[in-house]
Amino acid sequence: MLLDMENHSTLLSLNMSPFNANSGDSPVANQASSPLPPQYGSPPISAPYSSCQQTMGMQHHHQQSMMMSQSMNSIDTSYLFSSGANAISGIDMGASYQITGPPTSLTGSGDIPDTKDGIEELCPVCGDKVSGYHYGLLTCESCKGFFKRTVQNKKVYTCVAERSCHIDKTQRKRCPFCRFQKCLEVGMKLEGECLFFVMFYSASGNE
DNA sequence: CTAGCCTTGAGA
DNA sequence: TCTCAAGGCTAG
Ligand SMILES: [Zn+2]
Ligand SMILES: [Zn+2]
Repeated sequence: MLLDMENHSTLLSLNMSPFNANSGDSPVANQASSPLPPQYGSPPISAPYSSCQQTMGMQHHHQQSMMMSQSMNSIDTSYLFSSGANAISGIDMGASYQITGPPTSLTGSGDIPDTKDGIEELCPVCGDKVSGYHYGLLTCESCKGFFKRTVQNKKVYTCVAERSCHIDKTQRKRCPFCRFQKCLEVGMKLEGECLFFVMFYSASGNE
C-alpha cells in the first residue's frame, strides 16, 4: 500500500522543503545560547563539526542515501509527513525497528504487557515510562512533547559530537539532535495524510 | 527548553 | 459515553 508512496515521498524529500523554503527561519540549534541551566553539558562549542545539522546520516542502508545527498546539510522535517509510509528520505523504518528492536515489544509482537516485566512500557527513545501512543508508537510524555515541539517549531538541532549520543532518561536533554534522530529512527512520524496530499499537490507544480 | 497535566476532537 | 492521541498550556 505504501509502494507508490515511496516515489512521491522521494520527490517530496528532494524538492520539497516546506520549512527551509522560508528564508526567515533558520532556527538552527540554540543550545549554547539558550537559557538552559548550566547543565553537565552545554558546551559553548562552536563546533568543528558544525556541519552536523539534523540529517539522518545513518550508516545503514545506502540505497536511499542518494536522495538525501543534497539535503545533507539541512533538516527536512518534510519526510515526517510521509503519511505513515516508510519511504522517508533518510530513515528506513524497516531497519529502524531493529535498532530498538526489542524482541518483545513494538509492532508485530505485542505491545500488550504480555511479559512479566514492564519492558514494553519503556520509551524506545529514552527508556522512560510510556504514556501511550504518540506519533506512531508508544513513547513517554517527554519524547512526545519533544517531538511535537521539534516538528511544530521546525527546530533544527546540531550535535556537538558525533551524532551518536546515547539517549536515556537522564541524558535526553543533553543532545536534542541525537534525541530527535532517535525519535525518527524508532519510527516517530506525523500522521499526515492530509499534509501528504497538500504537499503532493504543491509538488505537482500546483502552487 | 523540558515535561507533566489539561483540553479537545474523532472514532468506537 | 468512553477512549485515546494530538495539541495546548505553563511551572520549573
Ligand atoms: Zn522518551
Ligand atoms: Zn548528539
